[in-house]
Amino acid sequence: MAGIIVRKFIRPFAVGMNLDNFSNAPMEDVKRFQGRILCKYTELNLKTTLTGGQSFRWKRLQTHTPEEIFIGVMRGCVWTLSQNATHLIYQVICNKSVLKGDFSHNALHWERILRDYFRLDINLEVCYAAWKAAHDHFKQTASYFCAVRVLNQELVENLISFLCSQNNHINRITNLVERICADYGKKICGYKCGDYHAFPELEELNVPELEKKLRASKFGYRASYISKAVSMIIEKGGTAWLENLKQLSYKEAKVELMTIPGIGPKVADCICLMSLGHLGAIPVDTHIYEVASLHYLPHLRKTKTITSKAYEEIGDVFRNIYGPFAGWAQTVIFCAELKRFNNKKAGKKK
DNA sequence: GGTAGACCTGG
DNA sequence: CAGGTCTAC
Repeated sequence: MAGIIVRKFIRPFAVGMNLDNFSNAPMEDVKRFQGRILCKYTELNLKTTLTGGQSFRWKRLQTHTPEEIFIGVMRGCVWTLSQNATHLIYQVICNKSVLKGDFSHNALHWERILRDYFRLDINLEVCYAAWKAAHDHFKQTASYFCAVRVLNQELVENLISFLCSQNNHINRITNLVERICADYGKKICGYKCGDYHAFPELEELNVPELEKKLRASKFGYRASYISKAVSMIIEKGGTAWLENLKQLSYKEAKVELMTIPGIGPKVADCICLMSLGHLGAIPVDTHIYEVASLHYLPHLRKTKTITSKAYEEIGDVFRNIYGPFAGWAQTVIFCAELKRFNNKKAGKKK
């Protein structure tokens, strides 16, 4: 029965979440639900999945217990998530004005959102077994990074977030995303000293002198990408145009995305993988390039930079080895490599 | 077609 | 230098 972790303290619901902590909004406009859905540790590693650099909106909640609770904003609501051996445990706080009146939901509704967000219809244990058999590198290193899932994220949020990601650390990306939400998104509720905001919709970002404002907020050269991207998407048809990308093939969607300023092959693949459901998309960044040149395509070792030819080659190799869910395998490999990388850095400091 | 350099900011 | 992209040779 390998993989099953026995915990001493199994709680039915997340602790540390006191409703009193949520204030700053008229009570009749804010509702809270809580519940749990069946989900084993082997199907979901909450920590790595939420804070491994896919989404920049989740934080570990500080509690007095060893239990890990994460808080974040997803689908316009504030969520707290934790897990035990058998269940994913949630609390959701929603705001009437943010959800635009669509406000009378039952547990089934919230469960459906969670299942969709974590794509729980995909059986990870089966995937891991196949990936281990497919390549020794996965078996030797990545397979120890258990149950990392690819989140199904909102399009606009994902697109803007990864425009911020270039040449940046996860920490600063998180700060920038937080900033854009606080400045342009609707407030959902307050929590202790901070407020939680939904990610702004496209129209909410369509303000005069957006670039100037973002530069003032320390977005650096990404400010012009974001502002140009927002205007261009609106010009092309806005949210409807974006949503329509879901109807296209992977290649077609990627080409369309890359017409937007600031979106190159890597960011386009992030969007394809995490928001368009193209689960074979392989975002090739510096870390994946490093892994690829070491374990998959040795001839890449002689060149330092990622050429577009090498980029294509790496994606194809991963898809050949890992199949239609290659993007998922890539994410596991990425998380393992990121950890290795950070450990190496920490070691150097001493 | 392929490769340097610039680009904002913060640690 | 950091989960890149764009521009100019």
